[in-house]
Amino acid sequence: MSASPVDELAAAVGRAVAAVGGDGVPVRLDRPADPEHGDYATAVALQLAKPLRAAPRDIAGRIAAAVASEHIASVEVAGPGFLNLRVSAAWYRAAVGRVLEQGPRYGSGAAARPQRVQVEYVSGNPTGPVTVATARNAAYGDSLARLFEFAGHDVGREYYFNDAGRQIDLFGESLRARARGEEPPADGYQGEYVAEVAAGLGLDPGADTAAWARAGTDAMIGRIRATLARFRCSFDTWFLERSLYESGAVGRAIERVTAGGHVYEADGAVWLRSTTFGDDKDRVLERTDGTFTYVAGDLAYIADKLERGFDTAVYVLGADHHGYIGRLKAAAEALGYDPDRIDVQIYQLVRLRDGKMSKRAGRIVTLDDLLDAIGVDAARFALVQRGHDQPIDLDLELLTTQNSENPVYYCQYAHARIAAILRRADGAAAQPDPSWQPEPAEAELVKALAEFPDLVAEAADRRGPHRIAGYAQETAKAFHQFYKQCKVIGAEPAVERSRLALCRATAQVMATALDLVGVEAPESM
RNA sequence: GGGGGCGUAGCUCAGGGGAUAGAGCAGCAGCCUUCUAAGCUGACGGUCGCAGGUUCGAAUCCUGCCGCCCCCGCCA
Repeated sequence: MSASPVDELAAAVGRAVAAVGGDGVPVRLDRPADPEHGDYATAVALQLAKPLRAAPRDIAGRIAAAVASEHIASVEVAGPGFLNLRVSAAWYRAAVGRVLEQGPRYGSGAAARPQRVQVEYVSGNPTGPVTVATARNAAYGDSLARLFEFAGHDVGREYYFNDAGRQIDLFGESLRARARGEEPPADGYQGEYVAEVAAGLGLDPGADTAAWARAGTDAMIGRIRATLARFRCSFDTWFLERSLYESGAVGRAIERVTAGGHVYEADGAVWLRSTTFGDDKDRVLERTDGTFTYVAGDLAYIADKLERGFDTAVYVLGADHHGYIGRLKAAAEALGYDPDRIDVQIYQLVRLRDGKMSKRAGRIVTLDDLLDAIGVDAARFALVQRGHDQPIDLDLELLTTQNSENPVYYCQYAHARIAAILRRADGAAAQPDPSWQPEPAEAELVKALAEFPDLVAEAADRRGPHRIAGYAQETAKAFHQFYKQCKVIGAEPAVERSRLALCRATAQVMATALDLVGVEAPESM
């Protein structure tokens, strides 16, 4: 995909920089806060002062004199040596035209090196419904996958069900107890949904707990898939931990690390010497009683993923799983893989107004509850609009009672307003008119649209889909301001054509941005 | 004790080497005979946790300290 409109400006400045001896120094353009500082500004002359051993203002003056582009109307030197650019009407026209030409592809293809990337996300135990706490994983992980795909990577989305281990036995015991009208074990599952699931299975209460567990997890998996589909999270593959044992993959993985000399026996158990690869401590693979640990499953799972041909395996995990990073990377390395192929993204936990949530405690606030209350769009936006490194406080009451003030509606409203304008217009202009001289509000909107490709690239690079949400808000704001200041229908014909083209371009970019965070762009509200 | 994340406006949070630090919400003053007022305009609001360091320049990078959250199992 070609460079963004802003990249082309930077390239023009870059040629001037090279001409004054600063070859190879990247030119980064910023949008100055102060309009007096032009449309775009760069501090490249300040950075060149040392290597060129010259005064920044002198260098800036030489660069300014060397800049030549029909898209740059003026260049001036300011302050300690900043270069402030003003762009031409031709640039604004070209920027809008580019959006309309590329349509839904505008902003895509940012990946310098397209890869096969797997994003594994949500991945909970199939012993209870998806909670609001897990919802952040779903919203973040799905948006990240969309972002990777849009950037040009070949993405596989996977859910890993931990359907092996003691929690499954406990779930079976809890289900059977409820079916018999008894209380579940003290360390079992207490939630109300347990009785409901048990009643829906139609199993004989006398059946053994393994049968209950199997039927119960199958039922829960169905529910989880339905909830996630409702939340617009798509998965290509649903992976069962159980299958790693049934296929013998766990045994083969352990043989492999054993052959590599990374396994030893101690205290009657089999250990992985993961400390060799930077882990905090060695990990038990096979317990004294001969059963395998979760780590053994991880080991086999990593081998399975990477052997499927993914260059990178992304894990989306909550902050409480921080300790996983070292373990997973060590496991990959013990198997003989480059640990950099394991990309663990940790998101900070969602804190709710009335305390933490736990499946076993029974105080469940499910994702479905949240969706019933505020809808998919508001929920996805609320969960993805903050950086994943940032702990967020969710005030559910505020979200449910003040949903009209949720920023997501602000963005959607911009799209719906444009749709209303386009419905009233006779035919949509394919391009701005050559005579178009954008007014300030129009110019701001175009600059917002021009920024999109670079923003997508940065968001993908930093694994930060929240940047897209913030961008959607900024662009919506630029549109609402334009809308108040510039009449579209009924303006002079050339101006009307130009503004209709700008409206269409804005609608396109808003729709793309909202889609990247899993939010719909409505035609009317 | 060890490790990780965070500390920015009254609240929730962007920004992560560039010029006078931003947005939303809350609160104040205005704007609907005009393409959707779920909107717009203006004013108010700051010791970017504290102290050092790096340099032309630090909210941003480094070190130390303080505070909050999470993790440190032959659970998964």
